[in-house]
Amino acid sequence: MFMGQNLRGSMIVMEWMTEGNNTSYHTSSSRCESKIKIRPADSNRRKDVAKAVSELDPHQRTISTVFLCTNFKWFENEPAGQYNTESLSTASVTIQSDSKVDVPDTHSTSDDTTTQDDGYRWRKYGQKQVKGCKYPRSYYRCTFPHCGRRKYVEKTDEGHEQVSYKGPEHSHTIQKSARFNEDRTNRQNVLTGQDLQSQREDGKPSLELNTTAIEGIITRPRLIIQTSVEIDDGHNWQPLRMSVKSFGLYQRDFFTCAHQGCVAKKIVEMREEVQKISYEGDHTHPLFDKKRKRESEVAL
DNA sequence: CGTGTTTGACCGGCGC
DNA sequence: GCGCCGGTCAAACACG
Repeated sequence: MFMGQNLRGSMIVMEWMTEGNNTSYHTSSSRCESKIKIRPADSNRRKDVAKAVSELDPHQRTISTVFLCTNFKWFENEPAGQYNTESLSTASVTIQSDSKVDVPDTHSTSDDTTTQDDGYRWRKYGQKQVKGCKYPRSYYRCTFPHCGRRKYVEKTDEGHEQVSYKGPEHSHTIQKSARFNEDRTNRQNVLTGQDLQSQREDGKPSLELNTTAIEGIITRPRLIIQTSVEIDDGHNWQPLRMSVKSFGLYQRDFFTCAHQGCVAKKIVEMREEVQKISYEGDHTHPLFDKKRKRESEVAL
């Protein structure tokens, strides 16, 4: 399972809000956006979740794992179950899809139905009808001074957006684009919503997403997940043998991405039955397919 | 007025 | 050399 700040890859995140007697479910992923209206709030939420899942786009219905977040603990394959409705009203369900995306290999790619805002600011400098493609290809360049990063966006015949990047890596951290900011505000970013913040202030911190402002430039958020289940984030992690240490009452394990040149890091803290996983840095390569023991076509 | 998009022209690489 | 094609440029335009 991977939960990036913009929910890329095959992740589907579903959240719900209770307004009066109505509960609305909102699913979002890099592949689709859909809203599902469900019955009054006093109904059985297990059925609601099951119904919502069944109403997902067929493409997304190849669900392998359902993660339920309630009171900010993650439970696997337990939609709504034994939890009272109050605790669920601010929770999120995260569904991991088995679906894979075929993406032509470029330096790095992703697949989208809506253009993913990756946090960088891009300026469109051209559009071209490419032979054999139904839709034109759009050309973007990073607006940061002297950054040579480029982005090419084109729609596949199926209507999915395909993004590829070219040129040197960004020579800077993420710029806080207006749209990025707007999206984050509107969607509350699922993982960084007001609910999470208020819960944190209630003294139940267990899922955090930090952003750090440096001279007006926003770095990528660090994702911290607290979970009682084993989570496969789709990457091949290599333990840092010398870094496994005990910090007081809990153990902290350090991992680096096994992919050569990738700087992504993972820190796992074990506290009793619950592990706290922190992710830092971005992967510069596709997901690691453990079944095939190689990297898959799906990029993050 | 600043910022971003559109779009036709232009350029360079490649195959024949 | 020529034509094709993908990528880039830049003037015109749109928008807040």
